[in-house]
Amino acid sequence: MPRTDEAEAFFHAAYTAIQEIPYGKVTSYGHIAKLIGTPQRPRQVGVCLKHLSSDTTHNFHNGNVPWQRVINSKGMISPRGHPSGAANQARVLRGEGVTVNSGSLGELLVDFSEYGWFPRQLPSEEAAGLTPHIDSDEE
DNA sequence: GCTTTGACGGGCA
DNA sequence: ATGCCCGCCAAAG
Repeated sequence: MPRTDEAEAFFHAAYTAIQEIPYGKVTSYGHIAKLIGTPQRPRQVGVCLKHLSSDTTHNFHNGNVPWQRVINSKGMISPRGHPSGAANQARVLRGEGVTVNSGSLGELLVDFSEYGWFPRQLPSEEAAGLTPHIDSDEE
């Protein structure tokens, strides 16, 4: 878990954003970063997912956060050192009906035009009114 | 505690 | 179109 309070807030925001990704859809680390207001830290989003554990006592865990729906901007499942991880992610995505194409080197690609989920903002943010809307004199 | 790594991304050569 | 480089910053070594 994060050490600093700031990091913890980031983790929380990232996990929450990822939970908004609909079943059978995918988005990129970069987009999640943008959604939570830190467009310059897509890597940190990856760090958050890396830290997801199977410990269901924790507020966020891999059964709670659809980690598999987050891929890189090229539309491919990021290889993390050990290939089995990406292979597993591909398997889970296929289980959601997502077509994952195999590249020459075994890279797993997803077609954003088909499965991409890139809303301007999170539905939860709109609902929470976190996004300021024009309500009287300002524009 | 300091250095290197890394589930990224965009820009430039 | 491919590939290298740099920025970011928490974790791991």
